[in-house]
Amino acid sequence: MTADPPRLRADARRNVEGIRLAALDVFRANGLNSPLDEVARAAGVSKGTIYHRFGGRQGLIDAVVEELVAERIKGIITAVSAIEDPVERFESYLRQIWLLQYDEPAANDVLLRSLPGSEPVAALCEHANEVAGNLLGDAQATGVIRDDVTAEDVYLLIWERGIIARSCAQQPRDGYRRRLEYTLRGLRSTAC
Amino acid sequence: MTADPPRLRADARRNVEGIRLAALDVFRANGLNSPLDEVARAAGVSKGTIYHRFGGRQGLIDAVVEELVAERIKGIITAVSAIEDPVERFESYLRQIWLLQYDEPAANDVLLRSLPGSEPVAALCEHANEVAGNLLGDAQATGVIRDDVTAEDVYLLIWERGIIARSCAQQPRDGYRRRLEYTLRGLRSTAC
DNA sequence: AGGGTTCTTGACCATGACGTCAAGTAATGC
DNA sequence: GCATTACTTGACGTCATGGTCAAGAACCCT
Repeated sequence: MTADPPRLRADARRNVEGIRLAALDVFRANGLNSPLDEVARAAGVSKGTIYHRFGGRQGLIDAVVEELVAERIKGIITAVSAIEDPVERFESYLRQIWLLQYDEPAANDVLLRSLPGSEPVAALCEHANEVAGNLLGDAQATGVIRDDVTAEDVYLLIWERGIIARSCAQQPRDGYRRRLEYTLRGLRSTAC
Repeated sequence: MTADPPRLRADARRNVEGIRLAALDVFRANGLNSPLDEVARAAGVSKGTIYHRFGGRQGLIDAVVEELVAERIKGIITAVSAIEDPVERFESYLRQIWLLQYDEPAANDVLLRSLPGSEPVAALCEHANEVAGNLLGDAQATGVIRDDVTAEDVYLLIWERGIIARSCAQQPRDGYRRRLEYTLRGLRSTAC
């Protein structure tokens, strides 16, 4: 069953790992659309090697996306599901996702689905959305969150943050956080 | 004093006007960063003519920005200043600017200052900001708008909408408007 | 009508990215 | 240690954009 073992040569193994690490660095800094030449340079290999080893950008992303963002998104989902209060749970989820988007440009490329090809990415995205929908429903049941907010609204709120975070790395983090609270406040029912 | 009259030749005058019109169309549809080749094609001239007549993108923008967005922004400012209630005035201003951004991608290129060179654009932008700051102050004085909102927050709220509107032309207008109201609600004081 | 001037053209260069592949280089197994 | 195979390289082709300019076309005046 373990039909994998065409075992790579030593230099190839070294390069695969080096490229993975370089890709993590570069993608973290500039998102998943960074030029592959840059990754190659950072890894000390030539561009051709990346294509040879990973088949192109898509394959390279698949190889790092787990470590880059999937784990963090899953971590957020796990963390908030331990919260008792449905409203707090919902708001905490949004807060954390929004901050992840600020801190990790690559997360946006995942959440914005700007990479149609990657299967694991699509699945993760799907899952996160479903979770968000459930959190919203629970929070609305308490009456604290407006009931005209839809799951799509939540998706778009995240999507919007992604666009924004991607377009400006310079916005100070504090102000960004403060404004997130305004947005959350706007989702609450008007009847105090 | 009127030292202008090196009077253009007939074909040149025709082209200048044709290019202006084409630029209005193309810029309206795709923003101020549209390829100049596209403008040229729409005007039925060659790219070189645009460079020759307007000196490049910057000059072309200067030639159309007034008609394209300046008038509309000024119109909004005039319209809201007739509103009595300071809160309504402030919120109405934001609503209208946000809708302008939705309807006119080019407005964003102005408001986002993505065109460092253009002097009239910069002035307009400056002025709009100042107005927004005043409207905010008046609205806060009533106690209805949170007093921790800063003029920069307002600038950024507009900026953010610009980024968003620019990135997705497909968002249905109704949903967009509805979500604007959430945002406005988030700026009101929590003490109902 | 035709000569002198103004204007336009589109081929051209440059940049920066993606992706490919023949030829050269390095590890491995014997 | 050397032949064989796996691996890497970097120059090359391509595309899309911004911008330039010599040569040819259009206009205007007399």
